[in-house]
Amino acid sequence: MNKRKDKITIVEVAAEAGVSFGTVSRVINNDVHVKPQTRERVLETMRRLNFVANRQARSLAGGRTNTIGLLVPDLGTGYIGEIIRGIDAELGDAGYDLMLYTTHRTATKEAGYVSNLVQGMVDGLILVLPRNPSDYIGSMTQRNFPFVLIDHQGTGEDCPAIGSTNWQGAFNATNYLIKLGHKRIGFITGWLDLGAAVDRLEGFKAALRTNKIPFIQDLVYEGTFAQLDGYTGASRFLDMKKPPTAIFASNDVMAMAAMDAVRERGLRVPEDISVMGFDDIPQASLVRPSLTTVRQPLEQMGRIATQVLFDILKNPNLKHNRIELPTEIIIRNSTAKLRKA
Amino acid sequence: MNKRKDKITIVEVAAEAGVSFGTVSRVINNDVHVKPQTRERVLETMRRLNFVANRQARSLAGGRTNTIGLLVPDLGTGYIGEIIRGIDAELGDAGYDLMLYTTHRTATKEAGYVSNLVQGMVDGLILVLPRNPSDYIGSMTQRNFPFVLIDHQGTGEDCPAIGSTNWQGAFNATNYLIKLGHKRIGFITGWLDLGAAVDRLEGFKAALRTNKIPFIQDLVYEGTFAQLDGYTGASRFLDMKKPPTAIFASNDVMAMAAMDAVRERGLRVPEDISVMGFDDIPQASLVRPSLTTVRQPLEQMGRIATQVLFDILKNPNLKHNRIELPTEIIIRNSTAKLRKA
DNA sequence: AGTATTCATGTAAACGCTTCCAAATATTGT
DNA sequence: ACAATATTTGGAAGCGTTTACATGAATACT
Repeated sequence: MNKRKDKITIVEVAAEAGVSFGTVSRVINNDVHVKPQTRERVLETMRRLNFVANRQARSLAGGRTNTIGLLVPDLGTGYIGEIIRGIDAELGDAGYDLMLYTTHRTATKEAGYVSNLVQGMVDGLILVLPRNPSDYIGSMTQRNFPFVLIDHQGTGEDCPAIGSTNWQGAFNATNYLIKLGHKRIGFITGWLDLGAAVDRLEGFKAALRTNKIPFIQDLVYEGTFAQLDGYTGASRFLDMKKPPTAIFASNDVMAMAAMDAVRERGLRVPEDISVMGFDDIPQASLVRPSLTTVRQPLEQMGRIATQVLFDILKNPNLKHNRIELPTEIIIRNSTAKLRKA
Repeated sequence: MNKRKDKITIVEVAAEAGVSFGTVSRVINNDVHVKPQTRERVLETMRRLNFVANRQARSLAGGRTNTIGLLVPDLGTGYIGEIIRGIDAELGDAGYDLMLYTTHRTATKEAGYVSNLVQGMVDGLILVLPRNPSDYIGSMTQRNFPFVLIDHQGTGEDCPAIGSTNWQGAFNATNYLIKLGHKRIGFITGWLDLGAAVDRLEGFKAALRTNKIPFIQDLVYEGTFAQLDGYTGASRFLDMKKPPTAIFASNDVMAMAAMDAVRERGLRVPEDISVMGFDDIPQASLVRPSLTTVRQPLEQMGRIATQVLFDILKNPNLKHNRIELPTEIIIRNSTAKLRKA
């Protein structure tokens, strides 16, 4: 189609440098057995000729694609953006490329389709918050296809995954709110099909228990991590005869929406109601009041997931399990000491 | 490395189906010259064997990669997310894959590096809001490499680009605010190196002119499309002796931050100050008050950019210029009639 | 029926690289 | 100086496709 005749191949480089194309290939692949002097000459020639190795050919011959696939549900919230930043950085260092697949796109197809399709296209796959993880995991494990999960709490199966200490983070956050004097805390959950969401809820409950505060079912609103849930959940709480004095949402997006709901009722954050989130997406520090939240090291999660995937690629037999990165409470201005009514 | 010996190739399929591998290739490529009966048999065999054509080999042999590259500055705001949704949809239909490059990743390298690198990896490139467009454009035009720009107002060079009617959108929006009675309108610009940002500013000015409202330089805050600018800009306005009664931000992200700034001062949106944005990202309808904004058809822009790129791929000689999609005012709850003080 | 014409299929030669093996060259020890 | 060894290089054989060309079968025409 638009085939460039003037494309430069290793053969051209070899001719120019006065060596065989085999030697050029060795230089490209950093093979040890090349005389430094020869290597330099070849490198110089490559530079001069503006040579770029053809990825497809390398893949075809070498059996590797130097590309990894990333499967994400969507890109709307900045949450994924941070993770990608981490993956991207790691990938860049290793000379890998990133192929992006959105879950939506393959929603109609069965999960096996993805790993099937992806097989040969990418060397491995990173899945962020897959909606039906066990389907994927089964299919990929069976195929022995390298993959890593991000932010998914395995539902029993033992597979490489990167997450954070969701339980502990929620526990600490709740504790923090309680220390501020809050006893009635509204909790907005994430999508409870995901382990991470369940863990946050459990951490919340545990902190109540530890502090001998009774758990009230009505103060839990079941959300899905979507912005709207934050608004709806908070509204529900605020409409109660005895509304909570603090709202803890399972992610920042919902927390921000919760703040909106609070303000819409003429109440102030944090003076009247404290609001806390989870994730620490970039926006968290930019909204006003800035959001107190539980920081997940999203970028680092991306980095580590990539490193683990590389490990697996290098040694497919090594077993990797779940890695948990520590969460951390970031105190900003959306939470305050309970004011005596 | 992890080479699968059991990989199924067209040769296996051919043997199974009792045809030559050439025929299988023809079936894959929907070549007309295959007896329907044979085609069906081959397809059946492919299905049964779970065959997936090797992308690398196809690319190497065919000179195409069936992959397009997308170059984006970041993924934080949902703005890009919408565009990707459109691209993704179109790509899926055509059986193409998406390779994602972030500007940041190659920030250190010169722009030429990108097109160089990308050459051979992808058949074409879609650039969203490139920061130094002319570098790219020069390099790619020279290489005759297929590309499309999204949301970039050419700085003179004639190249395929998809944008929206920024001027008109800003003009209409400003007009709308004026019709509501606002005479002092604060305007927060985008990154003025981008044509889109300039156009929005110009549309704003033109509307003032049309309505015989004097333009006041102090009521323009120069931002960069970043959330923080919305906050800072709005704060600047609100600290004026005679603050504006409406704030028009050049994108939604800044508009939302502006609303935060307004509320932080104990003022209400829209009762005290009307706030208007630009883009209509998904969050715009979810914040409270929901944001009145100028809708850019982001997803459609992604779709059309992809289609144009396909066009160019099919016919490299055809000249494509800038396409402008209409913007549309979406009236929600962040704007209201000016209340007489 | 015999030949021209179309349609269906098989085959070989790329595509640009990696990798293995063998050959050439350099290095070391005696 | 010579063999033994280590280092460097050259070249062939793929990798799994596409595509141009050749062949064979079927159909249409005279």
